[in-house]
Parts: sequence; C-alpha cells; structure tokens
Amino acid sequence: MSQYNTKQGETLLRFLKENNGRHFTAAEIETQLAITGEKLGKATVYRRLDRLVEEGLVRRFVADDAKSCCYQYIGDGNCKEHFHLKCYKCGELIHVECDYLDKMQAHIFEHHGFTVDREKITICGVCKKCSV
Amino acid sequence: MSQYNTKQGETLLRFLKENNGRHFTAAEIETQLAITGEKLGKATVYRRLDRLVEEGLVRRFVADDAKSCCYQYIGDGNCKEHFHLKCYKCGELIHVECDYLDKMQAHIFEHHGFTVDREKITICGVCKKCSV
DNA sequence: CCGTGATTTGAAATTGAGTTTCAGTTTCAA
DNA sequence: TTGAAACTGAAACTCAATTTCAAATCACGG
Repeated sequence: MSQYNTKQGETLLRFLKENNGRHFTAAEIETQLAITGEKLGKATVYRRLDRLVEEGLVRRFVADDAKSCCYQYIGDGNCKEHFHLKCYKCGELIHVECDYLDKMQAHIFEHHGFTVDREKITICGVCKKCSV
Repeated sequence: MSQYNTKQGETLLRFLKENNGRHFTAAEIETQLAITGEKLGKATVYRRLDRLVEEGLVRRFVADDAKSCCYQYIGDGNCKEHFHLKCYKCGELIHVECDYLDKMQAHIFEHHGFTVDREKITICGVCKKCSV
C-alpha cells in the first residue's frame, strides 16, 4: 500500500525536473534516459508517470490529433496555469497564459454547473506561422 | 479521384443519420451494424468515417481520457456548433451551446494569432451531478 | 547487520485502436 | 457491354499502453 523510493523513480523525477516546462511523450523519456545511460523499463516509465500524475507533480495532456500523450513537470508551482494550442500543420504545442480562461471557467461553472479542469484543455487549430 | 456510391457507404451514413445527435466509436458502429446484419469491414468503417469527416457530414472528437474517438452525424445543420464537457467521474459527454466559445475564439485569434477549430475542443472536469 | 515481507522492476507477452495491403468486387460513364 | 477507376474486407501490421510474473530491491524490526 505504501510506496518505496527507488533509484528508477528518482531518475525519472529528476529528468522531468531538469527539463522543467518541457513536455515529453513516454517514448521520448525512455529514449532520453537510455541515451544518458539511465535506461528504465517501459513499464516502469508508464507506472511512475501515472503515479506522478496522481501525486500532482506531473501533468498529462493529449492533443486531439496526437497518437500519444505528453507529460510535463509542474511540481514546483513555477509553471503557471495555462492552456494549450495545438497546431494541425506544424504540430507545435503552444502554451498560453491568458485570463480568458478564468472567465470561461467561471462562466461554465455558473451557467452549466460544470467544474472545469483547466489543465486538460487543448484547443486545436492553425497557428500564425502556418496560416499563410 | 472522384467517388463512388456504394451500399456500404450508404449503410454507414444511414446508421449515423438514424442516430442523429448520438456519438459512437468506430467499434460501436461496427458492432451495431453487425447486429442488424449489415456487417461492414473494419477498414471500410474507418475509411468511410474519415471521408464523412472530410466532407463535413460527421464530426470526430476525442475526450482526453478516452482511448478511442467518437463520431457523430452533423450533416443536417440541426446540430449547432457546440463544445464538449467531459465528466471524469460518470464519463458523460455533455454538449453545450454557448456563445462564450465565440468570444474565446475571437480572443485567441486576435491576441494569439491562432485560428481555433471549435469542433475539437473538449473540456474535462466534473459535472453537476458528480460534484457532491 | 540480518531476515522478512511488501513493493518495484523489466523483459516479454498482450491488448486494442487504427492503418495498410492486396486480390477480388463493384461502380458508372462511354 | 466494357473497362478503368474506385471500393471492399480479411488479414497482417503498427504502435502506444497495459499486464504478467519471476527476480530484484526496499525498509523496517530485531
């Protein structure tokens, strides 16, 4: 029931912390750790990521057209609430901090009785560069 | 390049029309059609759905925590632009028509130069019933 | 320091959505 | 009717994610 600290768990968390603000797929994490000679088993990567998400240290998100989801360290609170704009064409995931989200969230709660999880919103479309 | 009308294509479209407003995964469609003795090949279901989405007759969307995406007939224009609220707890996908989306969309375009695809927005959270 | 039981690891197998392949079938315009 | 183009579907494949299970690791009490 309780949880043990392990070398692998620490390796993963350290990697995510060192890349604070960036986001990775599980596969990318696997590859990166393998490169630096700290290979973790695929199952371990997924299990540890699940755990970190539950603990609130890591955020998981999925863009609608992506095949795999991304993970990002958010434990230090230095990563403000934001939402994601995902561009169809170049595939870029843009982080936007914007008070419109507050307003929208408030509106949805007041008018639709729905409590929004801001972290999970991903808005798809076409970015400035690609909309020529 | 041009397209042919086929029995299979008509079967799929008719099924979706008959269930206007409801949404199905590709697998659900397969099963339902098999039950009524109108079995379509898996590949055909996917190919036809892709086509209908391109043609704008069907909408495809993915909730962040879903493994598979859903399809819904929207061809008759009787299904207004809306966005989706997905409840974590009961899993329900709530359709909301709300002019806040217009405003948000305009804001994102003006302030962030990003052209939003409204159909792809799915907002996760907890619905009224489940937030006791 | 040691033993023990609970937890974790990781290689391999499995799942499941979605895609590709390709031989055979259907469509439809001429 | 004909035939080229388009379509179908069974089967094989891809790929992210999950499960399995024996071996390794952890942490606690003695």
